[in-house]
Amino acid sequence: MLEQRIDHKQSQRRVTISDMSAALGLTKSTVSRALNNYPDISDATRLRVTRMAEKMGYRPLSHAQAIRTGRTKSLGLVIQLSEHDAHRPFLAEFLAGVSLGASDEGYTLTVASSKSDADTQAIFRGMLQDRKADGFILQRTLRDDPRVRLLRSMDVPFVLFGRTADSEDCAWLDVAGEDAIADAVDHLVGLGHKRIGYIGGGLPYNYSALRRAGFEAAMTRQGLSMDPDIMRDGAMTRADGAAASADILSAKVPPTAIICAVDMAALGVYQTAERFGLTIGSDLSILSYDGIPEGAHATPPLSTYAVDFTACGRGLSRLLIRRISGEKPENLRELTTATFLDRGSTGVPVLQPDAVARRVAHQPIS
Amino acid sequence: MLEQRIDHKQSQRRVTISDMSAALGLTKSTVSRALNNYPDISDATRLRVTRMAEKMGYRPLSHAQAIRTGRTKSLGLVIQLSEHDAHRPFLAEFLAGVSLGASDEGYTLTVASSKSDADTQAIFRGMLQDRKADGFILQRTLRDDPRVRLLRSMDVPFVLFGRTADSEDCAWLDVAGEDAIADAVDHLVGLGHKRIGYIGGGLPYNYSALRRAGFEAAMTRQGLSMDPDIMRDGAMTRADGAAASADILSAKVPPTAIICAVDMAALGVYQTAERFGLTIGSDLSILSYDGIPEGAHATPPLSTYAVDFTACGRGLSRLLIRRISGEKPENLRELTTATFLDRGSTGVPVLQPDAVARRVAHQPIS
DNA sequence: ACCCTTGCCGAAACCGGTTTCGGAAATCAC
DNA sequence: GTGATTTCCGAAACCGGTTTCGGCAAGGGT
Repeated sequence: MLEQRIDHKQSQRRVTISDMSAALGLTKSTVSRALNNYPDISDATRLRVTRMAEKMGYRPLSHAQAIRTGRTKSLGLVIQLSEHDAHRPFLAEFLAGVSLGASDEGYTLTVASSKSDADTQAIFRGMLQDRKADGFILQRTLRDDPRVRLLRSMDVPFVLFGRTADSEDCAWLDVAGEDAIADAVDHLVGLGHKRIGYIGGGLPYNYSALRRAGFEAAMTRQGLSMDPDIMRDGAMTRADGAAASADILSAKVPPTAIICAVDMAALGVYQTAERFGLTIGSDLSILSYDGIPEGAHATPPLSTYAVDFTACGRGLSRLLIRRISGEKPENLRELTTATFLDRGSTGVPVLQPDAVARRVAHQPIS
Repeated sequence: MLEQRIDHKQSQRRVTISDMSAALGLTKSTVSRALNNYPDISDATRLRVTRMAEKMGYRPLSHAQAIRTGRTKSLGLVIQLSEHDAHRPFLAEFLAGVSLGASDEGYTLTVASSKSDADTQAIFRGMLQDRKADGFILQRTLRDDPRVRLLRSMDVPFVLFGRTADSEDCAWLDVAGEDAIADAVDHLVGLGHKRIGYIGGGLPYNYSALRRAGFEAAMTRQGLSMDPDIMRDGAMTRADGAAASADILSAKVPPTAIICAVDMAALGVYQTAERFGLTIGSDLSILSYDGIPEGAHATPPLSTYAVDFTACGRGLSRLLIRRISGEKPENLRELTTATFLDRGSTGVPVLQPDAVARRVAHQPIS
């Protein structure tokens, strides 16, 4: 009667290691060591134990393990509230990927959010002390990232989404944004563009440097000159992109195409282009990077190099788990590529730079 | 030497309950009961213990507590991958709110994601068995929600973001969307609109019914007739909104204003309006609900009733924690309101319905 | 035949807490 | 002043695992 009520309430009692040892006629300690691959357990016994575990559906309670081992089977993710607009649109997919990758391996994902850098450090410390996470995933790494310094000094496993300046002993997963941007240059040159502007991302972010480097490398390779007048950095939001492009298009010799390091900035360019009466895809070509859904619904749809953030998240979880398991960081690196979505914001140049300049000059500055 | 290395590595050893009992000259059990407000501890001792805990910075290790009490001090959030576009934009803010609310009370947030309904149920079960969560936050509740049924039957604490058809013994937090939509009607009537269309959200979602009810109530109150020809339901994405509005605007007597239950759908109406050559804010007024950032950057900016999702998330965490602590669900309900953002997609009607109809008729169906 | 390994498992301590139980001292009733 | 309650704390078991240690039996060497 009572048992039934209890049984009803917590649905199903967990199988404990004692249940296992009773069923097998072994001691708890033997069962535990068998499952943890201790060398002093015979293969026969180990097999018997794993079989029984399978049969009885035994899974060690991670909390119980945690108090002895210090490891919890959970990954930590700290999202910074101040994160720029540019990173927000794909948080959902990224998060989905991370959590799927974690649960695939029997890990869970613990999420915290912080308001500032100092806050982030405190959260790391707190989560570690409380053993809420065995390691961390760091997104959007900076060139010189304080988080990396902290975790490294505490000897805590972590994995970076995005390389950093000094990735020496770090595990990371990244997308070759530099290659994508270089490809963008080639694509535009193929269409006949010779004067190409560039709007880069926030300089603290490491990817900004990489993408810009990709741009410069491709431009030189193509034998095209680069003019600081039509290159800007630090554009993360729509407003940034609008401002930067207004600047660039007002140059003495404006570009016929602009490459943006970040989709969000590219959408800002749309605003400016409209203001200047420039038709995107003909008067002005735009090529960008990220693949946010919004870009598909702009007019014309934004051509961009899209990143599969779900896949990235999944990969990061896997890498981190392997790192936690003790693998060397050197073996835990993955460089993926973005896929080009040719959606319609580029075309052969119908205007020469001087014609663009005249258009711009005739528009109200508003 | 060795100690130093250890100290260096795990930064700082935790203060355990044994440290406390040693420092106080009491037994572990007394310390524990003092902190857990057992009645058989004298006030004097309790005070001494709490003071010392403060001084030494003692916090019980939740994993250790978990294996005895079954409670972990963590909240569960399962995000469904299939979730519509309409819900994605504010996941970031919502998540931030939830995690902040959790950590404010010393709880952590465990996030999992699922691909299907069945998946979700399995995840609930798994997380409960593994004691990974003491309770759950359910977002975007359906009118008849299987998650509610499951958790209720398992007697697990949970809190709803959005009321559901049968919220009897549920704790919930919601935004009075029906009031907002009703206010939208009043606002448009105040501008002189008499023929107002409505594009509702996905019918399974409970809020869709509420918002529609708000629309209908306000329309009747204003003495305006409702015409099924200019009312649609189930629009969650931009595409849905575009299709629904094309339908509505092609009616015999099209509306001069449209109210959308969801911002995303409203952005679809923008596409249709452009296609039909209707200027938003004069030829056609649009009023919507949600407050996604994208709306602010549409042309013209979308007027909408914005929800503070961070605040909602925070509130939900708080409610859930109180629920876990044993409070009755009846006392755990909060109804907040959306705030009107008058951004520019409405205006006095410059066209009569028949004029709108003529415009529409002259446009290519493309 | 003897000693020394080696392989393999059980016993017991331990991790950091919670909870039950029992009993000593203090308070109360009369 | 005695017995019956309370009040309050310590002792010990317990939760579900991990890990150290020790020892028995089988195998190897000579």
